[in-house]
Amino acid sequence: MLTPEQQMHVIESGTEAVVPRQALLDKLATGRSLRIKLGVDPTAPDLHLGHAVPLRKLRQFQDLGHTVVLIIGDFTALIGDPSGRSATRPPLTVEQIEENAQTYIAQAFRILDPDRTELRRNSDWLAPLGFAELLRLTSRFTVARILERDDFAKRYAEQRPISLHEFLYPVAQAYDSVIVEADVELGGTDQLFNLLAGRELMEKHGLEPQVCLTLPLLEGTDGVQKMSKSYGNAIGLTDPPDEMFGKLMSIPDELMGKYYRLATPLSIEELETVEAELVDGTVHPGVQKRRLARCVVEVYHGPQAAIDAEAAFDRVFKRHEAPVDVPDVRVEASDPVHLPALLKELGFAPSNGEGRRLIDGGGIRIDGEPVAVGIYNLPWEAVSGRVIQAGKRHFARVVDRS
RNA sequence: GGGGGUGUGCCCGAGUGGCUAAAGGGGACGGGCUGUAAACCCGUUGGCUACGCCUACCCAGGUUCGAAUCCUGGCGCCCCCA
Repeated sequence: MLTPEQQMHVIESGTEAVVPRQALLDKLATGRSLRIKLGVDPTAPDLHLGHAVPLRKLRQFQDLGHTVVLIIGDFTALIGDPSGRSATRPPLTVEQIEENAQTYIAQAFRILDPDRTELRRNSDWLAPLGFAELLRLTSRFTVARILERDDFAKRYAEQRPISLHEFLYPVAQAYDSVIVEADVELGGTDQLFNLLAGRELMEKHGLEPQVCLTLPLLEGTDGVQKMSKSYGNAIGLTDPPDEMFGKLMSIPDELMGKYYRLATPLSIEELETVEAELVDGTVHPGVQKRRLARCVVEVYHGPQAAIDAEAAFDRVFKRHEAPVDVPDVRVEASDPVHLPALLKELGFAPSNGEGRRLIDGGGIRIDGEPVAVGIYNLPWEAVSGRVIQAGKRHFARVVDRS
C-alpha cells in the first residue's frame, strides 16, 4: 500500500487541479477504498482518445485500490451538455441512448478494471424525482451562483441564448454525487463548476463533500481545438491500427508531452524520462512521436498491431508505396470511365466537382502514376484492377462489379 | 404586451437594384518543402460528363427588363421597456 503522498504523486500526474488538495490527502490517509466518480454523456457512441483521458485516470485510481463509480448520464443526456456550443442537440430516443451506453461501456472496459467498477445510470434516481423534489433541489442553488459558470457567464455577456433547463444540468450532476456518495469526481477543466456544485450540494445534504479533480482537455490532431468527432480531429478508440498510428503521427510536436502524459500507460518515471528528452532534444522528435504512436496503438490493438502499423506507415509515407492491403472496390464497368464520378463512388470525393478538384490539384495517382490535369475520361483498361490513390492516404483497387 | 435590431456560402463577415456563384478572412482539401509535425509557398473550395446549363444570400408571395439588395406576409434569433 502506497502512502497518501505516493498516491498523490500518481494521481496528480497530468491533472490540472485537485481541489481541495488537502481534502484528498486526508481521504487517502483513512486507508479506505475511495469512491471515484465519473459521469459520462451517452450522446456520442464513438469514444476517442479525449474520452480515454479520464478513463485512464480512473484506472490509475483502481490500481491504487480504489473503486470507480461510472455513471451513465442517460437522464442528463436529455438536457444536453450546455458546455457544448453546438446550439441544440437533437433529442435522443431511449433506444439510442441505451445503444450508445452499451458501446460506451464496451469501450470503457478496454481501460477500466470491471472488478473495481460500479456501473450506474442516473435515470434510476433522476427519473422518479417529482416536481416538488426538483424544486427542493433547485432551491439549493442561486441564479447568481449558476451564472458564475464560465460558459453561462460568457453566453450571457455575449447575449446568446441560455435556456432555463440548461441550469438543471449542473444540478442534476451534483445530485448524482449525493446519491452515489462520491469521494472524488473527475472531469475536464471545463467541468470544474459542475464538480464544485456537487461538492456544495453534498455538504448541504450533510455528506462528506467530494474532492474535485480536473483533467486538461486533450486537443485533437489539429492541435488547436479539443478533440471532438464533430471537429474531425479525433482519434477514435476503435480506429483501425494503421489509421490510429497515422493520426498520432500527425499531431503537432508541442502536443507530444501531453499525449504521452494523458494517453499512454507509461509509468510516472518513464514519462519523466520522455519529457526530459523532449526538452533537451537528445532524441529526434520524429522518433519520439513514433514511440508515442506505437504505445497508444498497443493499448487498443495489442503489441503486434502496433509493430505492423508502423511498418505499414513506413511503406506508404516513407517509401511512397501502396499499402499491402488495398481494399478492392467493386464498381460498374464503363468505357470510357468518368474519373470524377469514379472518385465519388470510391468515397474519395463527396461530389464530382470535388473529384475534378482532386484531379486538377494533382492529387490523383493510378498505380503510382499521377493523372494529368484536365483529364476526366479514361478507358476502362486504364483503371480496371489498378490502384487509385487520392491524396496521400486514400487507396482503393478498382474491380469490375460483374 | 409594446419598441428596436438581425438572419448571406462549412464558419466569421462584406455587399443596399444590374459588372455577384456573391469581396475578405478562417477552416477544409490538393500540391511543394519535411519527420504525413509546425512554419512557409502555390492551387482549389455550390451542383452538373461543364467554353454551357441548373440551383443559391431564412421561407412564401410581389414590384421590376433585371433583386441577396425594394415591398407584403410568415418564421427564427437578440436587446430594451412592461
